[in-house]
Parts: sequence; structure tokens; C-alpha cells
Amino acid sequence: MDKNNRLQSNPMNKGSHSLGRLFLQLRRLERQPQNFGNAGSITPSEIHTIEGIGYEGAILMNELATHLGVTKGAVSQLIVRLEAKQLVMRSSYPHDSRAILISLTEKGKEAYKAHEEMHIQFYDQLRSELSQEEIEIFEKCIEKLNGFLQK
Amino acid sequence: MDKNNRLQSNPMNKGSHSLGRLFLQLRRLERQPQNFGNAGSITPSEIHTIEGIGYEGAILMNELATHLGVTKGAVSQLIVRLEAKQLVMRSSYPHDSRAILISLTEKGKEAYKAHEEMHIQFYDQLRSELSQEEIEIFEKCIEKLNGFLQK
DNA sequence: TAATTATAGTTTAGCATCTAAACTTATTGT
DNA sequence: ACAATAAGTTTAGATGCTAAACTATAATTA
Repeated sequence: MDKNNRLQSNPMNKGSHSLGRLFLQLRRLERQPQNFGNAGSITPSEIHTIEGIGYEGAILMNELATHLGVTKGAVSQLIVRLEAKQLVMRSSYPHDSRAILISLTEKGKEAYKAHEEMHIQFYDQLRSELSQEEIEIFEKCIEKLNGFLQK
Repeated sequence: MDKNNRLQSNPMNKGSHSLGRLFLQLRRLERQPQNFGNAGSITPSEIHTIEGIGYEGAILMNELATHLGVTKGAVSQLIVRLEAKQLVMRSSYPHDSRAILISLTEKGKEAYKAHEEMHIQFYDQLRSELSQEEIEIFEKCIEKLNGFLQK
């Protein structure tokens, strides 16, 4: 295509463009089911849910919805599927009989750990190509981004 | 919940955790339709498509699919919708009568520009809270990430 | 040249993910 | 006790994607 025809060729905006490509990559990743442990194929939404549960140990549907940034209805549906796959289990919450505590089964914990291991390896790979100082600045930037997007 | 029960409490992994939260934020963002220009409500997939077209000026279905990292079928469906919204138009490609060139209508260009403007403002906001050096390191890290995820 | 193979794009069926809203059941506040 | 609120479930419908079958054109090869 004719590159002179581009609507945008602002050189100041190169960083924004890299970020844009990263978004597309992440969108692609977030569509790809994967195997974690021997739990079979797990979709991105499922693994995020497992991550949220595993991080807390046990969590209410409510809290999980807030953590994931989705409605309680969405979480309810996910938990049905994860329970069917025997990755999570429900138990009652002593202080409020309406509430339901979700926790990981042994199989779920395996998947959780395999996923964490993957994260750690990924991060190690990044660390191996950057200095300690660069990593710290990167993390600071990520925190800033998190702050902006919070709203 | 009992924080001592956490499956993961590795302090070395804090950066990975921030990155995880960023992913969740982005997932949430990427579900939210927005208004750009006076083109009405535009979904994330639609705006990514418009961005890909606008950046090149005119592009083949084929190339667009590669750029977005989706199948040609997905692009075909998106273009149908964007054409119905009068944001893009099809024209024939001189060298190959099978191929179809997609470009933006005036309304599409408006949406494109409004979206770019948003990106630039977002990036300016980030820049205002970081030093020039920090920005450069951040961009380097983004490039690294892009490299990793390419595979 | 005629037949085969490859390529560009479209269409369709089906899956995954989510929301909004209606619903059930339990809790809280007056 | 009663009304309002809160936790979770269910359902219908939107979105966004893939895989695979399909049409039409182009390129290759026998």
C-alpha cells in the first residue's frame, strides 16, 4: 500500500504504536485455550478465574466478580463450568448462608501452580534481557498504567 | 480470606502480579464499546479494524487479517458490519480481481482520528508522570514483550 | 491449451464470553 | 414484623471468534 497515504505518521507517537501492537498480541493470546497441569484444555477466562481463587485460597463469588471485573452472573457461569471440570468446589460461608466460598480442588491447584510457573518463567525471560534498574522502571510504568486504567 | 492460605506469596513475583492485574484491566477495557467522533458506538474489535485500515490508508482483507491476528472469516464479518455503519468501503484491487481493497469513509476517518487522539492523550498523560529516560526504557520493554509474544 | 492446484474472500454453524434483568433466598435496618 | 438490601442463579441475547465448506479468480504444470 502507499505509505504516503497514511493518516497517521507522527513520529512522536511511536511508543503508542508499540503499545497498540502489544494490545493486539494480548487479544490474540487471550483467545487461546491452553493446558495447565493435567487439567485438560483451559480457556483464558477459566485460568483467570482459577488464578483469582488460588491467590486468595478461598473467595466469595462476589469478591471474585470484583477482582475479575465482570458481573456476578458471568462468574456464576464460569464456576459451573469449572466445577464440572472438577477444578473448583463450592462450600458454605459460615457467617452468611447466602454466600458461597469457592476454592480449588487438588486438580485446580495443579493448574494454578502450572500457570504461575509459566508466569514466573515468562518474567524470568524478560528479566534476563534487562538490567535490574530497567525492570524496576518497567514495573513502575505498569503500576502507572494500572492506575490510569483503574478509572 | 486467610492470607496465610495463599498458594502464592513469592515476593520475587510482584512484577508478574502487577502485569496480571494489567491484563485483567485490559480485558475489561476490550469489552467496552466507545464513541469516537460522531460515528456512534464502536466496539473494540471494530476500532482495532479501523485502526489497521487507517494506518495503511487502504489494505487487503488478507493483510488486515494478518495484522489483527484473526482469520479472514472474522475480518469478512467485521467489514460487513463496518460497511453497514458506513465507516469503511470496499473497492477493487487492480492487480487481482479476487482481492478487495478496504479503506475508510470520511466518517471512518473521523473515528480513526478521534481514536488516535485518545491514544496520544493517554500517552501524554503517561509521559507527564515519567522522565524521558523512563519512557525510553518503558518502550524498550514493550518492544521486548512484543518480541516474546510474537511466537 | 486444458487440467490441476492455490489463493482471496464469503458464508455458515457453533463455541466462548459477557451483560442485563428477572428471580430466589437470606440478611439487615427501622 | 416488614421493607429494603444483598448474594447468587438463571435466561435471553449480543459480540467475536474459529473451522470448514464454498465461489470465483489466478497461477502452475502437464
